Amino acid sequence: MSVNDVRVAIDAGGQSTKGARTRLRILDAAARVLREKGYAATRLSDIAEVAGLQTGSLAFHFRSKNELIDEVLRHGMTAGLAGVRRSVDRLGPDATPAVRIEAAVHAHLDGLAARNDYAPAVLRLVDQLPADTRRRFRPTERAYIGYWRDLLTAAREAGELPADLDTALLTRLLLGAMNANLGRADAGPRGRLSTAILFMIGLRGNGASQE
Amino acid sequence: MSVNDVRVAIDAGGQSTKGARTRLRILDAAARVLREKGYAATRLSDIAEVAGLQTGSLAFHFRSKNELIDEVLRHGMTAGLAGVRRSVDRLGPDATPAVRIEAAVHAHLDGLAARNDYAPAVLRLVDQLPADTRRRFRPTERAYIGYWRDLLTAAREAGELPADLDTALLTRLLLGAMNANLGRADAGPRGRLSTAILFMIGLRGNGASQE
DNA sequence: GTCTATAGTTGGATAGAC
DNA sequence: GTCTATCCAACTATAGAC
Repeated sequence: MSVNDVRVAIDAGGQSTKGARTRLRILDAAARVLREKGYAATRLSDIAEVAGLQTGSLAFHFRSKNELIDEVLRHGMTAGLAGVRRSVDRLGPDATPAVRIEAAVHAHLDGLAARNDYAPAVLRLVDQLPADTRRRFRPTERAYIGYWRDLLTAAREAGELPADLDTALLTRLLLGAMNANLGRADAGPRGRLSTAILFMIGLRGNGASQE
Repeated sequence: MSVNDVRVAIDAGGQSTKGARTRLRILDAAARVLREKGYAATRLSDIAEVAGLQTGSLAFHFRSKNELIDEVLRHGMTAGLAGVRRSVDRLGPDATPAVRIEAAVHAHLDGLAARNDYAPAVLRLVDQLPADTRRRFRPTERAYIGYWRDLLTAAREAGELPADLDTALLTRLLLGAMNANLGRADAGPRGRLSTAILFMIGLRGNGASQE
């Protein structure tokens, strides 16, 4: 259920050679350090230490620091969208748009929870990336945003949200509100946070505490 | 009205010696570069270039890179709170809490507008700062958040927001939603964005477009 | 595959002329 | 006050032993 669970599926091949396992250990270490320190403040030596290797040894698995960070980003974004999509799909085809959104909100907040590293790392890194890296990941970012906008649009078309709603705008506000809880997704009862979020976007049919 | 207007008031003394003016030019240049590139990617040489000086000359005005950045942060945060507070105070003592919040939202979004540099720079930098710098600015950050929470609490006590509202939580979500518009505060009609924001926090008495 | 050791860069700090 | 020139620390990348 956690974002990290898809890790193996993403790793090319999925063999468990020693090299492949070390590679994953390095990626996990990188995600953790990047999440804690941010892009520039992360030294290869920090990552190596967490992974239990010497700094120079990283080069055997990743050509450069940027290549390693790229991999963390790619992994985090792909896993994030996959996690949300999985939660929504699990509901089956008969679920109403509002229920789908609720599931998506839960999944997104879960991805931001303290125990995960990849999604928080991605979120922290986006605004710190060199321009070219940032550009390379724009499409993936847009795909994520687009998925949410489609959820909202479907709700609007089902009459669960106002007909004149600007779904692009509300998507941005919604993601902004959710991401403001980075590192706190576990603080306080889960239900309260997601209830507040759903309330904010106008879905207050489920007994929202504010109405 | 813009955040930058308080600059002179903040500069110690307010004299207009040549040195003081150059100092301000450097600060403005720093805010602009920091806003565009972020913390670590900003080189002193970039700032110097924008300010029209040689890199070495910066040292005469600021002891170190960190001191310069500190000043930009201090300036940005102080001016940001001052701008919001001013907009609210201008309403006079008879304004209802809801109207005050509306004014605050306008002021906050205005601070994030494309033409300003300090507030966007601050916003981009907070998550990139070295731990000690970050710690030093926590109190100022809390003061800003606290001001907003007080606004929401007053509205709750006036019966304009639900009595069981968690104002701390909603403050976080509100700021998150607003800040997600960094660099876009001018995109589209101002009214639409702030209307959506006010709607989200449950203030929809003013003819919000979604109701 | 992983280690140690080193080469190469980058960029902030500093000194001293003008 | 501002410039040029230099120093120095930090960190990535690379080479070669084991």
